[in-house]
Amino acid sequence: MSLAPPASRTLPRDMRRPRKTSYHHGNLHAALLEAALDSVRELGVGAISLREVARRAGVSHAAPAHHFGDKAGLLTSLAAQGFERFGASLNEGAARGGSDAKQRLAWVGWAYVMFAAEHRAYFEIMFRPELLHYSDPTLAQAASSAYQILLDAVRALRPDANEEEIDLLATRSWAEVHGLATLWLHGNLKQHASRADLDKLVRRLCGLP
Amino acid sequence: MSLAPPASRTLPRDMRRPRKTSYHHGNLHAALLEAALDSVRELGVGAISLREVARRAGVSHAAPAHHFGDKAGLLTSLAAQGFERFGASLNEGAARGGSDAKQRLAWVGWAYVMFAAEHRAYFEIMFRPELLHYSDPTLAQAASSAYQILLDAVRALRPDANEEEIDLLATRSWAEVHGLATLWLHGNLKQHASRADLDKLVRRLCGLP
DNA sequence: TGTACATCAGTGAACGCGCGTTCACTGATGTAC
DNA sequence: TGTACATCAGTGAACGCGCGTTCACTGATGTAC
Repeated sequence: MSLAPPASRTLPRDMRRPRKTSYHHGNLHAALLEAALDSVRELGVGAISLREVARRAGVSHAAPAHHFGDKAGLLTSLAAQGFERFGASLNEGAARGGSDAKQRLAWVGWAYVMFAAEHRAYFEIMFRPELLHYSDPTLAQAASSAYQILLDAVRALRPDANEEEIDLLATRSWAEVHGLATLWLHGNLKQHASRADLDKLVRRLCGLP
Repeated sequence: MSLAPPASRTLPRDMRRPRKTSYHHGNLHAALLEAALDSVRELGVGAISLREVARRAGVSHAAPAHHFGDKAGLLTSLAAQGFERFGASLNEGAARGGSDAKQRLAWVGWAYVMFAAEHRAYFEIMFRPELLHYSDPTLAQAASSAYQILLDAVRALRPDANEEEIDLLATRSWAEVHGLATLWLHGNLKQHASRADLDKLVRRLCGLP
């Protein structure tokens, strides 16, 4: 009776590692971020660890620290990437509202909630400052420009309002969509459990078709 | 040369242990919950551990498991206690609004946010189902009766509305106050950083004096 | 009033685990000559 | 075209740590007789 060789030996190196070379990965930075995102999605943000991320990326457990300094560094990079994509989603939302200021703000709000639902792993990390190097400039910049989109939409709606009124209205809008997002993510909106239900709910609350 | 006896021997037993008896604590259940609350307040919910709680309560590290079964059991008890106090706060809020339905809802919302600010350790645990035995009947009951307070306030405001309209309005109110609470707790409302600022902000948003 | 006993709250030693971080190293790559 | 070398991405062994859980135990308490 003949034993087959171990499975890993039957695979050419190229198929076990994403890149041609066995030692230098070539794109490990991005691969680690993706692995971390998968990890948060599947295991939750509480269970994330550098070693788990390394395992997923098929790389030694010390590699993530080599790239990101420490655990918070990895999560900070991930959160920054999340805020960038979040900003892009909010912009798409605003564009969807066309030139009507009210519609623009409503679609930005809708995009806010739907981003949280569709990219919950990003969203869960983005608003957990205790896990991040929160004053990291890239992160701060990405977070702030996402917020600017909401602020601009409010300003366009009330062109004559002073800064305090703008701040108040923006905070109310932000709180409402952020609350919806977190309540839904935590499973607290039992009447609107599916993503389609959430979509309908948000449209109705924002006065959208 | 004479050595002083070890410091712990100079203390009467009564001073090292909260209760008269050295073996049976007498009220360890409550003491562990209090220790857990302190622990969350000081170290954050991510750093909580049974051993840390035991340390604070001055008790062996196996005692918490003896009382609560496991870590989630301890947190579940704590969250249930939190929801009960939360419900009491919301009721006080409602009472503050007197017989005017609009005022009542507004004060309930205000109480919601202020509870989160004043009892952040409870609040942080109450809405983290992944840490809890979420279907524990005591917890479920406490959470649901707190929500009823909000729901009743909304119903009183719109006595002729159907269930769907009530649900929509309650969800909006809930999302707004919940969003305010979590954004403030995470340090995202930079313009309203102090608790007094938050108080003023919430009053203005809820249309309160 | 005293004795025997059941109960069960709390102990403490032991277990195995996964973690973050450090550090001397390996080996692929690109560049200078 | 070939050789020497600097760079630095990624390795893997080792460290010390705190954790949750288990389990045989101890000893205080209340009750039955």
